[in-house]
Amino acid sequence: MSTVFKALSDPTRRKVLELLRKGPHSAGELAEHFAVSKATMSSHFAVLREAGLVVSEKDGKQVIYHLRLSVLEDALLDFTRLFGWSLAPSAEDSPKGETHDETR
Amino acid sequence: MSTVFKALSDPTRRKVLELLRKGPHSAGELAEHFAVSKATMSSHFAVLREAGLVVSEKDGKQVIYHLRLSVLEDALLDFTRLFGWSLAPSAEDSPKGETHDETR
DNA sequence: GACTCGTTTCGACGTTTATCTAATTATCAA
DNA sequence: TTGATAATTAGATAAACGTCGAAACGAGTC
Repeated sequence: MSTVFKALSDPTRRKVLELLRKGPHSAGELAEHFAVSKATMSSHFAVLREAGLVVSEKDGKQVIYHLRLSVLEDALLDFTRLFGWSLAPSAEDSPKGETHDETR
Repeated sequence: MSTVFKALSDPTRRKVLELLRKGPHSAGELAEHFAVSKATMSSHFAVLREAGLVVSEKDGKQVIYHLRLSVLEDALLDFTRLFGWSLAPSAEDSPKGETHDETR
């Protein structure tokens, strides 16, 4: 849980997650949205990967990142429960069908 | 928002928040639950205070900390909305509509 | 093979974090 | 005023962080 919140504590990483919500993207595509070096982005990806929030897949020269919504949801769910809140996927778009696919 | 997630990324601080959920507590009372020095706890309190998650009040020799549920809720709400989720407070009265201004 | 492209790894650097002990401030009680 | 108690501040240190440029790696292409 700490690693998830840590990952979430950086605006760049939150934005990456947000971009990934629209579907898988390559490292390069994601990096285009930010004014930092590729090396820096790569290190952000590593943080997200270690938190389990994304998974990467090699495709030729590229590395494709996928969001793992379920991990994010579980972490938030565990936490919000402590405060008597309920977190629910509000019925709507799960772009590119990556809703509750468990592949660890 | 970053400061909130940053504050949440430490287990000690999350536990403090959880303890505070049961009502206001003094710095000393809170510190009793952890195996670190008072000075360290004081610094954790400062992080929580700067994130707006708690407020402190002087009472004689003691300093009483209060949880500001609304700030936590707002941050989580803003974030979860990005992912199409809904966060619902179950029963808690969100006291005082003040919105802590934070922009980092 | 040699070359290029996309990405990650490798140092390096300055900043921030978590932690400690010691010192300080503020308050209350004799 | 002296002493005890509660909490914060000061100063130190080791580890982690965010960042970079440069080098290295892996997969295609020539």
